[in-house]
Amino acid sequence: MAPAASVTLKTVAEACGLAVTTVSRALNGHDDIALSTREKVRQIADEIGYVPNRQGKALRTGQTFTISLLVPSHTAISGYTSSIIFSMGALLRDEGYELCAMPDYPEQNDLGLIRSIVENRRCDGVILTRTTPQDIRVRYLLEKEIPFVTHGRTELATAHAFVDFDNEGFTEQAANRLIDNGCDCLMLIGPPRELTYANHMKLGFNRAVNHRCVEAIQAPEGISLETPLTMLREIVCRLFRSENRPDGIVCGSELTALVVLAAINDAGLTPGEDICVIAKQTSSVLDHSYPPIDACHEDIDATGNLLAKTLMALIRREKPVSDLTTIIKPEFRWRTEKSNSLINSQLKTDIT
Amino acid sequence: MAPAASVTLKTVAEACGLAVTTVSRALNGHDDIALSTREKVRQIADEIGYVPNRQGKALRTGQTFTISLLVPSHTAISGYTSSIIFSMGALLRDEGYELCAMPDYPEQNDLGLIRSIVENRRCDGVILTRTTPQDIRVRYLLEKEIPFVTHGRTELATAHAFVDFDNEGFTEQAANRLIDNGCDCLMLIGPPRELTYANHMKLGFNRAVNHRCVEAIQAPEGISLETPLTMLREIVCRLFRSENRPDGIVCGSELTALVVLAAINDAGLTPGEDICVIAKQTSSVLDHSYPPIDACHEDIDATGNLLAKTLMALIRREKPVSDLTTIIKPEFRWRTEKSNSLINSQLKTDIT
DNA sequence: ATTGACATTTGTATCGTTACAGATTTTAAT
DNA sequence: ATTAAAATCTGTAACGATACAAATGTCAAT
Repeated sequence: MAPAASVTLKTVAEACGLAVTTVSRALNGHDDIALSTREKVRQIADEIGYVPNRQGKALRTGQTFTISLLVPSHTAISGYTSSIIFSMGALLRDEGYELCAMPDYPEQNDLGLIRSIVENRRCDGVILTRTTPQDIRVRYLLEKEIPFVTHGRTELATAHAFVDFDNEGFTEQAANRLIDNGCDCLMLIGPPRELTYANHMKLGFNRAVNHRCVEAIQAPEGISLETPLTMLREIVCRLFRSENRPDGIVCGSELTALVVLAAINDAGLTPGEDICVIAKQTSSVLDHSYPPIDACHEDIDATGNLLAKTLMALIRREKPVSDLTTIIKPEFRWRTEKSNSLINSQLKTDIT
Repeated sequence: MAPAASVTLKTVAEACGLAVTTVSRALNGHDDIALSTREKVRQIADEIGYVPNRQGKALRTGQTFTISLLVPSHTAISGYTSSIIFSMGALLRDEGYELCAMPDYPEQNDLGLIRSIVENRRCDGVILTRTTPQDIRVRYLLEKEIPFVTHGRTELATAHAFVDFDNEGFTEQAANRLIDNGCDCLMLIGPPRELTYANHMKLGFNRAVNHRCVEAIQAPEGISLETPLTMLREIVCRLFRSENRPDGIVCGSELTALVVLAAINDAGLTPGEDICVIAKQTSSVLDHSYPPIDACHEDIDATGNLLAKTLMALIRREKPVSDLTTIIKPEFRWRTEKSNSLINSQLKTDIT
């Protein structure tokens, strides 16, 4: 039963009494091989357990049928990474591609991993996340003409395929909601400045604040969605104990929101009364926060699917790049009671 | 500046005026090439931007310098996946290997991905998680003599390298703690039955319950660490509202614990008073739960490092397999007040 | 000058696959 | 029967790298 050390095309060719080329073409379904031959070869190949060798194939054709996902080291703890791996992976598999997620450590050398991936011809396409306005990885891939899609936008002159969330809409609506609920001093906790969507979040937030003429407080120095949670909690708690504290907070992530709730309690205040919180969530964890808070859901599974579809369309040149950009509209889930009028009915089920 | 379409050994050889073989051996540092030649070749290769082609190398040598991590689709939401990717990836990179995480969908065909990885010679070693007692993936890898390490044990006769957490010790100590705090009817929420550590958790839990002569309740049908959170919350809440409810719960994961807290509130009870919860945590999220609960920390970063080190030792045949097994002792963090005597001083800092 | 020992360098074959051009067989039309 | 066209099959070279054996060059000792 155990297959021999190595079953190659040659082995199959001998078993069939045909030339290696014939077997290759038969297995690849070329129609200059008689149908009967194709069937016979297929059957014998299966019998003796032939599996094509990817290295050999890739060396000759240049195609690897592999897609690389660069996983930046900042997204730990949250379920973002696994969600995106699974949603993309499933779709890609159906298309005959394998997904390969590789850890990227940008602190060492910004182009390090991406160069190695491209130069080693490891894959036929790349997915990037955590884009910056002048992302050098994007520039590199554009220059090398490697098919790629980003989760998030850049501000580069050359167009490229992307899927993004409407973070500007999220912060604007979130801030408006807080103001509707009576808050008049808001604070935004967004991602590190260098990321493109930091600016999107700021724009939406500021628009609401300016239109409605309420106060806004700058988040303390060094505070972002990627601040270590314990540090975040301490610094935010200190702010909450001070004179000049916000009474409404827009959080760009669910973990931040959970920690802000903890900090409100630490400061001896009541969440939802003294300070209201509204957050963006990307998993179902926040559905179970105590107390419940309003949130806006970014569906990472849907995003992953779309990233994969977009990349496939790009690789197959089905559409021009200009048609391969998507901005996903926010969907809110109101869980607090003050404004019952706005209940969103389209709740998604758990991600498990 | 832009490197030509493809810089191969041949290109470098022509630029140096040497044979391809010489260049190959020079770049690989063989000492039958004159030192001066080696230096010159190295310099010229760098100048014209030569990068060895992995496909060609792998085809000839059989070595890929890639390690595959199978990511089972059940661990979504939690930060487990990203933590293990980063901790392993960093160490492997220092050893000259690249980590490639691939999504596995066991519901389709249990051997599907692993077979494809092995047959395509994608990697030099494999890391598996979520082991079962008779894990067919482990059996397959043993049969094929592929180097691999598992996170979690099996019950197979043939020894293999693994890193595991002492889940038995965790549940026993956790149950004892609850009993010390006055609980007399305990419940365990563990992983799905089929996983090896489900039994470990049960053993430790039962030992404490039996030794201390308290009652124990079976978790409701279909409830495990992998139950969708909303469903978990509803079912557990129903139990908490019933006559025969537990007053102490041992949770195998932090997300479960957060949802159990929510369910306790839903049932109109007070966490820490009516029902005590103690959990295993693998990230810092639970540090910020409300109310704070006792927990036991499984350090996934350390685990990932150890998995990587173990695999390297295996690949390099530095040690016999029997020396490549580790069971990590649990470390508790007491956050509730009832038993202040047991304060663990060795707290780890945030994973970010 | 000759020899042998040693240090360097090189040509050829090969890993498993497919592209390409050519060879063979079959079929249909005269 | 003859021929051209179509259908089918095959040999050789190549993708980029390394293993191996053989070839060349260098040097000291005779």
